[in-house]
Amino acid sequence: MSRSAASKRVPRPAGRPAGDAPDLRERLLDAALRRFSAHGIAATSLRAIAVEAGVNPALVHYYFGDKARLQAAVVQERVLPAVSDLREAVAKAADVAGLVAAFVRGIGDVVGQHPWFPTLWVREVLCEGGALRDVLFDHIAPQLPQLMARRFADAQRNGELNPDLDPRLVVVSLVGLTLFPAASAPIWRRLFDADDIDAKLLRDHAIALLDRGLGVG
Amino acid sequence: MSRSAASKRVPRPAGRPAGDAPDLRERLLDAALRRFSAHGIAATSLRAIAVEAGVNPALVHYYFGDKARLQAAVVQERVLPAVSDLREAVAKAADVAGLVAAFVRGIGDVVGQHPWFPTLWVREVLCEGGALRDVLFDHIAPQLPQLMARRFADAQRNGELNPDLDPRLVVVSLVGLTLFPAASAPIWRRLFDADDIDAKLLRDHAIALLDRGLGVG
Amino acid sequence: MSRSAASKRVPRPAGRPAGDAPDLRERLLDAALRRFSAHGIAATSLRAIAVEAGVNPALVHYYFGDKARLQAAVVQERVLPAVSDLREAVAKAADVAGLVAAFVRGIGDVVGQHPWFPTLWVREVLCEGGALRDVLFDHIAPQLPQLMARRFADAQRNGELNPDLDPRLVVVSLVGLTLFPAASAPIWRRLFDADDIDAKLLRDHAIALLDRGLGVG
Amino acid sequence: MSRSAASKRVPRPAGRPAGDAPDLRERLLDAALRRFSAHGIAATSLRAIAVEAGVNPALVHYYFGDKARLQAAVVQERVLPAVSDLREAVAKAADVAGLVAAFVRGIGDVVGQHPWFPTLWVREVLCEGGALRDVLFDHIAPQLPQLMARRFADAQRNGELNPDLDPRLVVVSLVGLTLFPAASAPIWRRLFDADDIDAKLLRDHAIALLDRGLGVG
DNA sequence: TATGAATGAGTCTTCATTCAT
DNA sequence: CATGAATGAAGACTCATTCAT
Repeated sequence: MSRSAASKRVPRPAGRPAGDAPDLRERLLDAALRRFSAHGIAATSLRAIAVEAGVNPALVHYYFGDKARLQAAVVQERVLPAVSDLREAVAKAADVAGLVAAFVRGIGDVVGQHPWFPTLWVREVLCEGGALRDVLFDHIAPQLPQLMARRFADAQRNGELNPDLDPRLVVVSLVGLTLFPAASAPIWRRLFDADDIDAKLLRDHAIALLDRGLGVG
Repeated sequence: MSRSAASKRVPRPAGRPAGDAPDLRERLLDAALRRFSAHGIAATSLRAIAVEAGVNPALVHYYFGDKARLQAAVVQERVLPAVSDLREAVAKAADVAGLVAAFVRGIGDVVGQHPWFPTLWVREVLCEGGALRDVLFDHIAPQLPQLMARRFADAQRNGELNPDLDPRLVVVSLVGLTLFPAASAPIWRRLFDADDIDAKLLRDHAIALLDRGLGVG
Repeated sequence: MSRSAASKRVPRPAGRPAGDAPDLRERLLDAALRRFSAHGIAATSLRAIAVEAGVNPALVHYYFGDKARLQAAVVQERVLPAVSDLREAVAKAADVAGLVAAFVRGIGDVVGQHPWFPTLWVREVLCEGGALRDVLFDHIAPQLPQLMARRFADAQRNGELNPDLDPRLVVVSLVGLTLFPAASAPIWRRLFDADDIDAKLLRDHAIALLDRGLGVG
Repeated sequence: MSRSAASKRVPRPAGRPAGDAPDLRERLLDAALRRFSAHGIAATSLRAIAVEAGVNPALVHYYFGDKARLQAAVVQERVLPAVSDLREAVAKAADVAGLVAAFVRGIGDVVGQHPWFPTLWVREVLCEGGALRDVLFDHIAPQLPQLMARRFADAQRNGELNPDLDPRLVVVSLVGLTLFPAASAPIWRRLFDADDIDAKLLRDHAIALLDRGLGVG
């Protein structure tokens, strides 16, 4: 699939003064994210991104040089910043309920601001064989999921968490009740004729289920 | 020049005596499923499937005629049968707890028997832009997810289900706590160094979380 | 997997200054015509055209996008212009003898300027199953052959044409005595060792035969 | 196009008793001729012939071994016999008028019995690059066309033929007024809405035109 | 005698990538 | 900065051909 990512100059039109019209590079990243999210990274050709952005296919090369480097740019400049907001929100949380609430709201915020995020993350990071799998291990791992798992483990020792649960799986469950529903929203919206379910309802549902489900009762 | 659009024969080496070595068609379907699951349908070339099965790429055409028809065969002969087991298990359930247990166990069984299932389903059916999205609407929809949603709605009216939850989202949550964890298992196993978490533990965790989370308590 | 059926751009290197080397697009059309004429359209692969033009097979796609569109370009930019010269010559003719002479000379001129024309026309337009059959009906029909048939019919009513002849078949006969001999020239030249028969002799023969043959005597 | 015609056994199901149902070999030749005539030899795959005959593609190989040898069989067993009838008819003719009449009628008979003949002959023998071009030189040449040309030359010396004509081109003209109209009949029938023109009318037209056209007047 | 299975080569087409301008 | 031109590699698919049965 991916060609050899030989070293090469990556022209950076850096000199733009702030306040300029959104530059081409940004538009290309936006276009790439829309296609990556809607069709999957593997199924997205550079040509398709160029068409989406309304530019010449060679331009994508000119800016990013390579599909691999375009992906890297997308990750660095779009995906990781989106995750970092979430991380900050979660880091502040004190107890289990706060952590859950922070995560659920945090995901809600990320999804609200970056509609491409949930599908991209679920398909390309969390599913086996995803193109961005390494992002999780290389950039996110210890700071977010493992931090959360430790928090839940601590809480469980303190009797704040249902002892029948596995703290690590609680993290997985959180994702399965927030990011996964967001990623599959177009499907279940159509399936259940559920256009009435908005972000708030989704959030409340997750919190309601989790608050009881995790609690020591 | 003129391509005769004659109807394609789908050679079915039907006459094989039972007990024979697994026939080539089956091996091709297996190979296709492995690649589809591990790399995504869009990223899987017929060549890759052929190599995986140890045969000539033209043979895939000989058996299935077409990438679209190969996909259709995979769906008809592998994916739908896997789902139908689940449907039967769920149909028998009486109350909410029974339904939840049946679904969780059913998913567990499917995953146990068909390791390719969760990743394939999450990526290609549930995520937007998946290649098998239509399978859900064309073959599964009313019988499984909508049946379950109705059951939960009934249960909620009878006071058996937390009134803060949305019955439709409960279905989504069930998937998010069973199929999604299974699909992302390789990731979180590596992330949390969690090779100790086996199918049973996973199931118990899901049931523990759901039993409390859904209950009117 | 998903083929974006985006409209194909047809790169037209229009900005070339006049007097430049014949541009590549023209060279490709020339190469296509040579192969189409010499081997038949159905037997001509894009690869063969590319080789004939001394370029990469993918370039043919770059310029024409498609075998069908290459064919269409050949028709629009080469075949129809060739026919239109003939049409103009014929339109000016006054009486039967003039019409015959104009047609015979017209065909002679077309063949002289476009050596590929007769074989291509006979094989791909006039023979059943030819690849360009529709060209006749879509672009030529009423203006040339049917016009001529009407002229002959009128002449016959005026006693200028042998009443034993069918005006429509006279048109066919004209083609059979001009274009067909030109298309089969390589064969009968070799067969009869007839390199001495040049365009002029051919024309005079046809006119001699027709002038008497059509005349009312 | 044509592969190497390496030597190979050609199984001949020779033992069939006369009076049997038309044997498979004959049906295959028929099917081949229909496709060859309707779509051109180059555009006809063995698969298409097999489909046309309602048999397995491998069977065509079994009987003829090779596309080249299938072609050879078609020529030997179908095309040459058709021409030989014509040759005999022509050989008997005495004077110019008799020769012309015999040829015109002979072609008419051949076309009547073998509808595939004219298109096949015009496209594959007479047009440059035709697949059967060599047949003319290898099997027909001296006995039919050159014989006719000699006869016309003799006649011209005797004052029986318009001295402005070329005897060799008279042969070409004969073909252009008989076989060519027959080969292009589907086209001009549709073009001129000429379903009323039958074989007899066609023949009479050709003879009328030729008798006057060739005459010394 | 006949055929299903299997394959290598070839065709059309798309894609990522390079280069000159 | 940006793009049109050009190409090699790969993908889907077809075809002639072989072989075991």
